[in-house]
Amino acid sequence: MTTITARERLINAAIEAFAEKGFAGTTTRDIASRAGMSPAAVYVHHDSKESLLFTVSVEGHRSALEVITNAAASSSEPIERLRTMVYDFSLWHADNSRVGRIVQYEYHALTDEHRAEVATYRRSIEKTMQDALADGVDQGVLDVVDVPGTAFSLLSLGVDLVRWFEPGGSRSGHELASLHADLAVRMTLRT
Amino acid sequence: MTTITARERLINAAIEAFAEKGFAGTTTRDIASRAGMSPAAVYVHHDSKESLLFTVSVEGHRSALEVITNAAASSSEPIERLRTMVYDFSLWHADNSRVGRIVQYEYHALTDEHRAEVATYRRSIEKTMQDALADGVDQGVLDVVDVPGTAFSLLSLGVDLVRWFEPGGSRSGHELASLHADLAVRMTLRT
DNA sequence: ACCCGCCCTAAGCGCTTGCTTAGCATGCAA
DNA sequence: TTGCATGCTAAGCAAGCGCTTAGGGCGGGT
Repeated sequence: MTTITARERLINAAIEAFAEKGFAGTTTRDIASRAGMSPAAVYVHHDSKESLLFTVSVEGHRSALEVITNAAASSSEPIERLRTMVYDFSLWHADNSRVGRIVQYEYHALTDEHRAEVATYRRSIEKTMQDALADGVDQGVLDVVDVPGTAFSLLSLGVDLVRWFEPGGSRSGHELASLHADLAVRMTLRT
Repeated sequence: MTTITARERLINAAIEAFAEKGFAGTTTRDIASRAGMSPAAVYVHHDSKESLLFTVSVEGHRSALEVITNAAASSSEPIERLRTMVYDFSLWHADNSRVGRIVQYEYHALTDEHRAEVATYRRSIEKTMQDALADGVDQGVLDVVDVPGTAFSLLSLGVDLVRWFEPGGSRSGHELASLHADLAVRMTLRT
């Protein structure tokens, strides 16, 4: 049996609130009441509103990086690997659209130090995709003129899901991930 | 000689502020001081902070719709037309990244009535892209399995630019628009 | 019975928020 | 000179903000 601590309840409340109203639009009183606590309880378990955001952002970045890293290691065959990377990255953004929205849209609300720390995760994600494309070109399977630009565009497909995706909508995360994976192959396959 | 009215100066100040700090993170005092006026001056020319956002959002949506509509009418040859549509739509988002950020990320901050009004522009943009793909399929030039999903993905490439694009960065808007146009053709061309 | 340590809250502090009110300066018509 | 509309500001109001302080309630060890 897993016990959810008060600290974790506050983090989950912050995820809901930040995703719904943005960091600046969320009050600490809102977070506390979503967690069923008084306003002061926030400060028993967390240093500040911004440190709550940082906690959510770091864990979100770490999780997304883990997903794409595992996908990159799943195969050395360029097409199958690319398909898995795009599929898993897009699916992650659909399955975690609230955390993803905070990761992407509240990045600027972090302090300079915290933003710099989180930026290392972002560079790793981009590099993982670039390396997969470059290796596919080296193997003679893919044809990619602009590797950094194409890598960024493939990631954009997944990232942009968090702008509008809602669970229970007309399209499932798996459908969208599958579409993105198909498009990714067409964008890069040597003909 | 064009004269910039006080009302327009406030709108330009609001664009800067909303793009930089978000709607909730912007104060009316900040808008006023960027326009070189006292806090009360905002309310001489505009009803409320939200009505300023609505003004910016409507004009931004209208402009983006105009760009993609003109591009759709520029040719009846599917490939050339698709290339122009994706190019112009992405270039608009690069050239207007601050307004674009407000259009995309502050959509939820509008009142229900204002959001509904702006939603009609969004549907028109999506429909314009879908119609262009469907016509290309009918003409036997394009091969698109999922027309709505692919249309959305093509628009996502442009929209996602506003998340990170800054004028004067390492890549110009034209370079990125050109990349997106190339990728769009590869995604949809019949082989 | 007693006390300690852990969680939590009631109350509130100093400040900022969106917006209003009352009034002043300027320019133009008569 | 007078009258008046226009375009702006100084001052401030009620409400809400992030965060702090002081202390209450309660379970477990002795």
